[in-house]
Amino acid sequence: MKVSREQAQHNREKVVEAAARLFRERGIDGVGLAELMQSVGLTHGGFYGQFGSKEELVAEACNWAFERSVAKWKRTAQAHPGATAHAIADFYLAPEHRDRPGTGCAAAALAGDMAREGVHARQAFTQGVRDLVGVLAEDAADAEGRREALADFSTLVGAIVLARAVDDPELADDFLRAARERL
Amino acid sequence: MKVSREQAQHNREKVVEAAARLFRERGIDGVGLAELMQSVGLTHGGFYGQFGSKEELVAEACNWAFERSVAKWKRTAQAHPGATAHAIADFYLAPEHRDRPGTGCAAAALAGDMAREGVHARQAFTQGVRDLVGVLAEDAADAEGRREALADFSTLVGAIVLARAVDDPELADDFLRAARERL
DNA sequence: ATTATCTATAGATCTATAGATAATGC
DNA sequence: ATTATCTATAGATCTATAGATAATGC
Repeated sequence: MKVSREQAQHNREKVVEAAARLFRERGIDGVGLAELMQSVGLTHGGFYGQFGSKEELVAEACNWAFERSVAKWKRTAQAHPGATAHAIADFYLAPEHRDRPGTGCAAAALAGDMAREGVHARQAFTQGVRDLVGVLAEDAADAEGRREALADFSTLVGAIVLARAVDDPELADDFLRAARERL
Repeated sequence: MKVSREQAQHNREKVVEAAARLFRERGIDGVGLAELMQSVGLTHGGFYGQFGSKEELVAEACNWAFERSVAKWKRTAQAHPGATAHAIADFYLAPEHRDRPGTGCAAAALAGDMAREGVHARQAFTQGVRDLVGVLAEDAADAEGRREALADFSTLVGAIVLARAVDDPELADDFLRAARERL
């Protein structure tokens, strides 16, 4: 039953990774710890050997998901200097992103849930949002550049959240297209 | 125990009204039927005499909340012809709206939950979104006017959703201000 | 000896249903 | 007689904990 420390650490990371995907796909309340642990081949009793509570895992999964997004956004920013927002919008506002929340932006997938989470999870979420906005602002030191980044970020998140929520694929596409043209 | 038909109808409306508030405040999964019924002075067993399922109530509460928003948006549009988006942004992106989701925009409060709801609830949500976008478009018959309305709506919803999700009141205010300046 | 994981369970939810009750509406 | 609402409960969750087990790490 027991495994090596190395394997235990690996298992822990797999739990965080699975949580990051499942929470984004089905919401935080939509994923039980039993199912989560089973998805990585463990039993639910083992959860509390690795994490203090579900909320602690939410915070870790949040960090994990945002780190990936931030890395992708930074690569995009470096590849398109001066046109960062436009380049990010190209993949962010795509139907593929809308249809795959599990591997997509945590800000869009979890914002609704976060308003009702505990302080640890919200702090992790807030830091992730800050980091993404920072990439959008492209090291702009002026207040105007930051305001533009905040407004751009609102448009990105709003469009994808609405595109996922509405029942009509055409209306969903319209939201993505309209937001892309604005950016 | 039994009440008049008139009173029963009145009770039903009170349930829908309470649901519209509680779902927006705490999320759909965050409100149990027992607590909901208790909040209007009834017991949970009586719920199924009035509604076929929780999802049916979600759809009705959605309609109820959107109708109120649409009426408010239309009044604003009539009072500010030619500057509708700006006038709506003035109250929509205010801290009071951010801090009172229970009486605020259903699109912003429920978008995250809606992606995982059943077809009836999502159809009600989609119609509400359509109606609000229609007010923003100000009877614009051209495609460009509708695209502007869709992008404006994305910015409005994204800003308020993010302002509610982040843990830092200053960052939350910044989102509201940045989006207001854009509109 | 330590510990990562297991099985089992406590206690608190949740939605939905069954059958009883008592007041309305005929 | 009808029916709006009640009490009670079924059955399925959920998070968290207790104690057992068996392999690692000393």
